[in-house]
Amino acid sequence: MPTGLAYNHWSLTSGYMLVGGINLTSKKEQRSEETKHSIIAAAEKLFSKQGYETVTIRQIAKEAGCSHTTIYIYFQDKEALLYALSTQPLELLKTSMDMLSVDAFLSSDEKLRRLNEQFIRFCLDNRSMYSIFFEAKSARVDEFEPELAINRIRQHMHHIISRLLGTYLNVPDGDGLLSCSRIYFYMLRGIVGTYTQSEESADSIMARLSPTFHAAFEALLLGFDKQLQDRNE
Amino acid sequence: MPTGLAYNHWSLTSGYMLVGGINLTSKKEQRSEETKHSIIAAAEKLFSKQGYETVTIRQIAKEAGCSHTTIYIYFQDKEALLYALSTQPLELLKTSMDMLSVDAFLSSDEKLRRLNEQFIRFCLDNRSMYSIFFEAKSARVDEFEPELAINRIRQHMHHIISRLLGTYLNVPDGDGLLSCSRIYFYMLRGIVGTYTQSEESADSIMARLSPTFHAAFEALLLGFDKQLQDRNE
Amino acid sequence: MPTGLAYNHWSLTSGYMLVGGINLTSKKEQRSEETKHSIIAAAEKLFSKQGYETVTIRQIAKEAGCSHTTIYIYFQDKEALLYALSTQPLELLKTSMDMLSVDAFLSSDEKLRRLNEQFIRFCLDNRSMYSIFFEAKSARVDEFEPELAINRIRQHMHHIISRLLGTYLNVPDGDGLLSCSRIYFYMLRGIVGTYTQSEESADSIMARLSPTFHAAFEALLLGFDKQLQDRNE
Amino acid sequence: MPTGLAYNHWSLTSGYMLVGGINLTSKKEQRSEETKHSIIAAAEKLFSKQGYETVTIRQIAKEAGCSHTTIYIYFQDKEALLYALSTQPLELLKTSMDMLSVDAFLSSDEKLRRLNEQFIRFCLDNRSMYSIFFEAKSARVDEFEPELAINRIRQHMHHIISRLLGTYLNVPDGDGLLSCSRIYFYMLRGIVGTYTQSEESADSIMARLSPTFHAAFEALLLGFDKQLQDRNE
DNA sequence: CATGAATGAGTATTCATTCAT
DNA sequence: GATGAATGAATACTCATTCAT
Repeated sequence: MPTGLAYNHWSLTSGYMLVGGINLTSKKEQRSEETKHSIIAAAEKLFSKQGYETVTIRQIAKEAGCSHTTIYIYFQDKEALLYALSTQPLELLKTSMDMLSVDAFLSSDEKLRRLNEQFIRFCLDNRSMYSIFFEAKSARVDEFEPELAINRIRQHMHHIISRLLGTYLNVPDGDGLLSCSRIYFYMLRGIVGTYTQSEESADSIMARLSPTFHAAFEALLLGFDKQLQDRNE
Repeated sequence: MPTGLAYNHWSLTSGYMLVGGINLTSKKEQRSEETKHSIIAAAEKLFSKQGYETVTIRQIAKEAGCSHTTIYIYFQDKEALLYALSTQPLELLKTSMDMLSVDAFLSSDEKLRRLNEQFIRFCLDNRSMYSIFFEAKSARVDEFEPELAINRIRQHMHHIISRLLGTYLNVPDGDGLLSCSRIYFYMLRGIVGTYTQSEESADSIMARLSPTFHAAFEALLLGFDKQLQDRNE
Repeated sequence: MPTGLAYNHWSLTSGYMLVGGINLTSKKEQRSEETKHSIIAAAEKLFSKQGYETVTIRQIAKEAGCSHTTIYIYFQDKEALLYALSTQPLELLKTSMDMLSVDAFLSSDEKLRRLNEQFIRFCLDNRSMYSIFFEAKSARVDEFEPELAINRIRQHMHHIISRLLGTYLNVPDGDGLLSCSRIYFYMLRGIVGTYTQSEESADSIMARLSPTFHAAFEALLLGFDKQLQDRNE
Repeated sequence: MPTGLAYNHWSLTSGYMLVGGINLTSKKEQRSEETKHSIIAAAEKLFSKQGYETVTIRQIAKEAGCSHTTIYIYFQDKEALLYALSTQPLELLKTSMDMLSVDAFLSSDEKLRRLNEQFIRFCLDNRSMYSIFFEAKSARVDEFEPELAINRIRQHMHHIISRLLGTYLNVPDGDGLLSCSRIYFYMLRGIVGTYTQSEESADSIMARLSPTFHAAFEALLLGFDKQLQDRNE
């Protein structure tokens, strides 16, 4: 079951360059795009592996096969690069989650199941996302506009999960539901955090462990159910 | 409420130096120990607050009230200090978990409950532990001796949890149990990861959220139970 | 009020391109000239405002409305631009001073008065000139041709002033006159140096302080006179 | 006629280290002082020659014969070095001028004469002072405390000169006097600016030109006198 | 044992300049 | 002629670490 997320954001952005099969971009522009792409790819890779702080601009440049100064042609500074990296994937994730959450043909537990998978895959595909999403690295995160992308989606996701859980468990908003969605988030974070740092490919991880992930959330849902029953008796 | 862990390991370690009331250490040695102690205490405090990377040797020295060069008398480098710092707490944690796991008067679910709490508190009290324990920071981790301490205890903990879960769920070793203990670990990691980076004090977090943490593991155990029942029917 | 200097040298230089009403320059050449002009204008503006060092090539390009690489088509490097900028104004200043000095209808003190004003205005209008004129910025000044323009005019100006002072004071060439013209130069430099770095506009400065400037030189001349009288008594 | 200023501020500061002929400083401290001194000397030399902005920390380090990082042991940053350089000499100058201005045995024109010479020598001995004193290089100058040293003394000097001129010319405070003291300052600045950038030694300059400097101010004073007489007639 | 002095390698960032088109 | 892409050298500043005492 594909998650349907276009994780490689370039496949999308490059789209406008092709009009009726005719490539309107000059060679220059194309090379420029390639360079930018390679910088993004390099940064993505390194941020994921080592974390934002410890990666140096020069490392990124080396990995991208360009001079470190070139990076500054495309991105104002290191932080801008981080946010350029994260904004689009996050928006895509959000869109995808929104679409999922309003799907009329799916039950709420099916929705949760897919949401889990989507989110896990997303984090494994964009491993630098983990620190951005969960660890809110830099000061800017709490001060400027880019933060919004992250915070907005984080809260949005909490909201969606909370709503789906409420529907599934058939409980109204309140402390009980808040607690459940918090726990649900712990699990997501625990899973993603565990594998985000491994060298294993996303595909391999999913192939090997998606039943475990599935079981994890199933257990949680069953557990929540049981807790509610016990409380009501 | 038995966290039972003596986090200040010096209170313990200094003990052996007194044998039958006779102080075997010279004054010099004592002062030396004090210096080492103050360095460790300072590093512990700062690493916990700011994280390993951002703390500087000079900061530690200042906090410890000695020259930065003195630190190199006792520890080969900054990383060695980190590991010196972590080894003992980890051993204490291990000991404590071991004692817990063999306690004849506790049920396995009570043991799990206490283990959760112990571990969470431990990580919140030693926040630099999180990255050491879960993220295996530096290359050294995979190369030198200190790694052992961490890996040993990590595996050991898996083992204990696995055993306790097996007893509690009444299932033999095997894939099912492995999956359950993995999931259990995800939850631990998710919780610890979430709060390890916050500014809130361990006490405050525990006061505010320990019921949630408790509910999380309870839900899991209930869920595991249900999954087993369903599978057997 | 005859400052009489055409600071915009392009109004003059473009003149020669029209011979007998026939435009000998092609459209291309014309556009090229325009670009060059806009670069010079931009550089002039920015150097005057911010000083040579802090202005960047890209700033100039932006101000000139062209690419930064274009600048290198017209000028070998940033310094060459500075000298290209300064040579012509300096020549104009020289010409203007020459014309003034040979004017048959003006008394020598009137000539000095106008010369002061011309020179002060010139420096305030071309503030980057100050450092070029008085401080002989770069090594190149002592190595290449452009220096000549500056040194030549500097000496020329000394010469003119010396001559005018000699006439005015009615003394022959010699140490006394040299000393007087040096002192005269100190005053010029002191005035120009004081205001060349201020943000105030040339017009505003002149409006506010030209009586002071006038008084300064008047005092000097009166003082020189008195000194000579005293010496002769 | 010695100006009485201890331009080498080290001769003063080192004073306290000798108590009754016994050198209380350890070798370490001594070497430290030497290093600091060499850094100051190097910075002084280079700032004077090239100006603050264009001198690099590494240049200073090279000139001082130490690593560039050593500079940061003694001075917080480049700017701190500039101010460390300037504060003491400025204070000494101020003290010296104050003492001069209250001297009961000197006439006001004699005071002015000595003040000129003192100030000129001071600027020639501390050539980086010129830009600090007259050009107020960095932003900090207008924002933070160090500025005070410079502004305070600048204004103080204006004040002293104004007062002495008022006494000498026998005119009350007012526009006339303001104009005169401004002009007086132009001359000071012109002289100092002219020779501050030359390679010639202060001694040589003074030997060669102090009569000219003297003549310059004498001419000004005579001129001011004459202007006042003319105005009163 | 302890320390102040000193340093080399490294950080993000900027800028004048060149190259390929 | 004109330009966007790319770069090497340089900038101030930091930090873990070593050396001499």
